[in-house]
Amino acid sequence: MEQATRRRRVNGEASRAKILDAAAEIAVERGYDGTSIALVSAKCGLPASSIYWHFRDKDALIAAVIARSFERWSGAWTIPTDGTPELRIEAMVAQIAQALLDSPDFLRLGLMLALEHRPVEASARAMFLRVRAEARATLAAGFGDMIDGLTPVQLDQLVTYAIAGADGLFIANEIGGDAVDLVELLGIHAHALLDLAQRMSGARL
Amino acid sequence: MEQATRRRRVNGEASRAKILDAAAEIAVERGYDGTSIALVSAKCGLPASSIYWHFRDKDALIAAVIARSFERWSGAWTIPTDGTPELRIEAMVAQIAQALLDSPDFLRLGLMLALEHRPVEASARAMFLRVRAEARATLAAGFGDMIDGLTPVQLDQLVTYAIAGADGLFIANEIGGDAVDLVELLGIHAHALLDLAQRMSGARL
Amino acid sequence: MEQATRRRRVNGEASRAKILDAAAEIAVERGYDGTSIALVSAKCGLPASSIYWHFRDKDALIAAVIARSFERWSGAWTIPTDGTPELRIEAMVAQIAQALLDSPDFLRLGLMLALEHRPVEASARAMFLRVRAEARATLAAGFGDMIDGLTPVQLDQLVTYAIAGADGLFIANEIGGDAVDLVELLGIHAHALLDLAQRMSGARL
Amino acid sequence: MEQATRRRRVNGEASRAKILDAAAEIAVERGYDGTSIALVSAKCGLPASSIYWHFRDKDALIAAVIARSFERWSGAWTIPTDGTPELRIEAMVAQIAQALLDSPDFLRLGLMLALEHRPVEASARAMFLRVRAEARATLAAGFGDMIDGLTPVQLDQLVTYAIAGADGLFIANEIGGDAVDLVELLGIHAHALLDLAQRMSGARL
DNA sequence: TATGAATGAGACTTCATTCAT
DNA sequence: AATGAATGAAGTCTCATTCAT
Repeated sequence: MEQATRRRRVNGEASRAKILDAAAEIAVERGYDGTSIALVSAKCGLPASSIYWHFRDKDALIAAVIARSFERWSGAWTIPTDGTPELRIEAMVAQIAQALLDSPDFLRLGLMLALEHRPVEASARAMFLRVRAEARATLAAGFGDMIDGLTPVQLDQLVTYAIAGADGLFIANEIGGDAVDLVELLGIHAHALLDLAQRMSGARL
Repeated sequence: MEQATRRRRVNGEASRAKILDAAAEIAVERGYDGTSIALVSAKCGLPASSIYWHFRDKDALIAAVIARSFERWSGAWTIPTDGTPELRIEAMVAQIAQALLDSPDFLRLGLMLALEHRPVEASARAMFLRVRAEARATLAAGFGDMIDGLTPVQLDQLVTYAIAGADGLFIANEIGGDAVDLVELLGIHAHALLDLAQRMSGARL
Repeated sequence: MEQATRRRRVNGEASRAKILDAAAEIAVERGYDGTSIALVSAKCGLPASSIYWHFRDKDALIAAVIARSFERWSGAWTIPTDGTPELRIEAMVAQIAQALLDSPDFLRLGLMLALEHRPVEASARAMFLRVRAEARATLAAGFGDMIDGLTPVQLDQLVTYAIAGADGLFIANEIGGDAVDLVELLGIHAHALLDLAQRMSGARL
Repeated sequence: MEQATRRRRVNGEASRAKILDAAAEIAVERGYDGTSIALVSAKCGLPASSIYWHFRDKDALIAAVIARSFERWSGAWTIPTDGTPELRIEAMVAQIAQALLDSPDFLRLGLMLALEHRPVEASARAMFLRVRAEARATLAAGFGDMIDGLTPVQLDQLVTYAIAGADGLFIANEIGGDAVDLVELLGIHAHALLDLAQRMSGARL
């Protein structure tokens, strides 16, 4: 009996994972609206009604896809604590770049959603904005730790510019494919961030 | 008689413009799939079937929206020909930033489409990639003109980084709203581009 | 002025013929409902509104297609007046078979329409029934002339069976293509008709 | 519990049957294109979307109508095994005629489709051609069994002529209504087939 | 822990036709 | 003798979702 329950639970989680995999694959290819439940059902082999057993609605499904991809990404890098600011920023950006190549789904999907201004599809978009804010806070803490003498406004601008570069280069890589070397270009971006930070704190002095 | 003929012809073009206006407004808000013909029809006042007189299908309509917005944007700035590279780049980026604030549709819509990788449904996405390539060529010519001693590969990287920053900051502005000053941040980006260009050509010497 | 008028009339008839050609080609391929005005317009190169200048509506257009094809067919054979009944029937059927291979449109289209039981599409279906009745009368006169001693009921049955064989073999030829030799099979049918006629008149004696 | 399950399953099949009944009734009256899903929906009481649960698309629905009607028809007659060839052929044709009066749908619909030569839209037309080939094979076996000394080519021609007569008389009955006695005329056709078979095998000796 | 069947709304698109010029 | 533009109705089909089992 206990065995059966455990088996059941395990099967349930396996089904959930199959659904998430299928949804991620489709959503990344076709966007939020292009991801129909029927398509996900066909790809994962479970009937549409089973998808609704695991997820409240389509919105929650996409939100879960984003959350899972973000967790993988954010678990794949940490803020370096040793070395000069130059080395630490470079190391951090290199880690982030690699994590982005390994878990790009949340960003690809999230940017699509972020560019729309709809009131609907609340939870998927909200999920992206939440994880983005989380990443932003992590970055701000890291930069504040590495570089001294920045006002909050300056720090904010620095983080905004840092993320913008990452977003833009991520898009360039998505569009341009292998012709765009994401790691190298993010390295260039790391350099620009350092320059900017120094100019900022220098201007302050 | 001639007047009447002209009136007729003008009416056709006026209808076309009304449809494009409505489609642009909706597509920017809701994306490609969120833009239904029924919504466009309701907003422009013409029946759905009339939209199909002017445009082959929905895809062609969105492509036309992108093309028109891009033409407005690219007609709103030129590459400066006088002054030091510093001043010229700053002036150019300032123009581009303003044009982007005035005609953002093609970029907003285009980025949504570019992030999707659908196998079929070409023309709207293809249109964006085409105009993007055109803008890229214009920029490359401008940078090549302003800065000496760059290899083609370096020029390419410089342009990629320039556009990535613009895309990323555009997105930051879309998400963050007025909290993000697009013109100021693109000014910072212009500075980074100059530094990068100098580092590149210096490395060459 | 007269020249212009004549030219115009000539052009008008040329347009009419182009429309009929296009409509025939499409209708034979796709049937009544499958023949859209837009398709005809695309094939003949004239705008849809021009088709309505030449024909009252779609129904009248299809009726005209049937009428033209029937006129070609019925003008391509005559009832033989010399020889034994055997030879005359054989000669007649051979002519009819050849005419059917040359002008099959009215029969193909007509049979499609005849098999439907709709109240609508009045004139095209009515046109086929009219020309079919005309052909039936011609045949009945021919048979009555060739074979003596048939009651009206017998003559009617003979004609019905004759036409049924022609229809069925025509269909067999349409479906089976070159594997079915229409002329040879209609020759067999001619033989069967003779046998039947003799049995009928013999039974009467 | 089992009852309930069975009930559920039965309900699905009952719905399927209701849809098929409605579609058959409409398709026979109005042809392939005249059979709109909305019409079928209205007649069977299920919403249009439910029709798509049971059938892939309209084409598959019509194909199923044809298949079901053909099965009824072909299950309603057998090839007689006793008696002289004359009696056997007459008995067989009489059975076939009666079955045709009882289950005429597949032939009426099929002939409409067979007369069209559309490039695409395969499955309904393909279904008719398939069942027609099946009927043809059954007939050929029957004739081969009843009549000795026919070459394969002769047998083929005999079957083609037999089917053509049936098709043509079926059409005559459809057009002419009660004025045409299908059973009597098919009896005449049976006679013609016997004559032809004897002429063929005699020619061979 | 699932799933077969159903459903109303709405998607894109084409239809035959009209009308002013 | 012709046509550019428009139009309401209807076409096929997919949508996200629900519910009884």
